[in-house]
Amino acid sequence: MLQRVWGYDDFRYQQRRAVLAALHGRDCLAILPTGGGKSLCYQVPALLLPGLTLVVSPLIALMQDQVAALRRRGVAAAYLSSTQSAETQAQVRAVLAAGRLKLLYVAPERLAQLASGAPLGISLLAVDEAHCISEWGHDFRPHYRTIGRLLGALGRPPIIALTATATPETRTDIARVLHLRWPVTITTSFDRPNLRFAVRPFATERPRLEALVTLLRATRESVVVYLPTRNRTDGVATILRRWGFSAAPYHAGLPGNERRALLRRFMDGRIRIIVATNAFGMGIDKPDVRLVAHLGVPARPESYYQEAGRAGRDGAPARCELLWVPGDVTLARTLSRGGKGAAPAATRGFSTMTRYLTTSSCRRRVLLEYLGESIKQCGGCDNCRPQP
DNA sequence: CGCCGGTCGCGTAAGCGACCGGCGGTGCCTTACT
Repeated sequence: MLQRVWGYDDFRYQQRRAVLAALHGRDCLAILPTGGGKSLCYQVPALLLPGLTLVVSPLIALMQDQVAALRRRGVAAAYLSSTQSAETQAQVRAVLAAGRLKLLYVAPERLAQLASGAPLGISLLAVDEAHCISEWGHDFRPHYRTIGRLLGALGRPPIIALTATATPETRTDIARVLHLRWPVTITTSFDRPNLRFAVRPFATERPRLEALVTLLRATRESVVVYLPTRNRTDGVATILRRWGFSAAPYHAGLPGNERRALLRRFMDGRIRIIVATNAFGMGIDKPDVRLVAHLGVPARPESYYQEAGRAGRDGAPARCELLWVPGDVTLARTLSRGGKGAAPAATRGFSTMTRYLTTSSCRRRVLLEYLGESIKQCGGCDNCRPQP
């Protein structure tokens, strides 16, 4: 199967364990790095099992990419989303009802609707990007926390939950919300030895921007600059362009077609520097990002690690720089407390984040210990090995 | 923290500054109106 459909000779990492768990009807929680072949863990069983594999995915863009890739390989896959015309949705439902689909991708918001219809003969439920249950489920996308209640109506198939980043608390939370039963748990190291972590404090905005410009001049390849608000992405992108850099702002306030065009131009190198809010990220896998610079403090270490981790996907050395001013910390505290129903781990997250800023010991260790991993040796950070 | 938008007062027409309160960042899904 693997050879015929995907052209691979063997599984990588712990994919094999995840595939076997699904085939044996076991629940599974798989924590695999980006690029570690997460999707194969449910796509291979989907083709071997009878019936349908239902995939819960957070973004329509991800569903489209996955479905397109599967169809190129001749797999009967489809997605349902609000971007489709009524006709297209009806077509998908017809193929689904006829039992001719192997994989169906949907957003969690659509699950209740599917669960209330005719039985679908689901033999596997895959929850992709399962950290969304903890990170988005509390206030932003509450349907993520209702998946467990719908399992009965979906026929309680075996479940596989997949993510690249999850603290021990998040893993427990995922297992609880999805009602996982004695799940096969697969964990791999989060450590990315080719990433060099550094933090630089500034008293005011002006020297911080000058430091950013110095960093950008020292880099020839692609760069992501993260900022906490949409407004500031516009401002910083404008300033950088005035300095002669190829830079563009990216945030969720831009029209969808413009965002897609920006992404294409960043991916093929026509834009070198993307200046973004946290809207930029999930599903983007550009191998040659050499620098991820934060001008501001993310509310939680896992957000920071996800964002910074978009550097150096190709395995070559890359830098993660956090440039902060005192005001960032107060803002991060305010935002991490959140309004009603904020994520429970917010306090530990914020305090670890401030420790990351101010520690004089290994920064990599601070991040990885928060994620539940102890490391023997630092692959490089500004405290363990000074910057050249 | 720092920005933005709404309201108030001024003082008689239209618009400006001062002040206050709320929010900042992620995306699915509706469904009734233009």
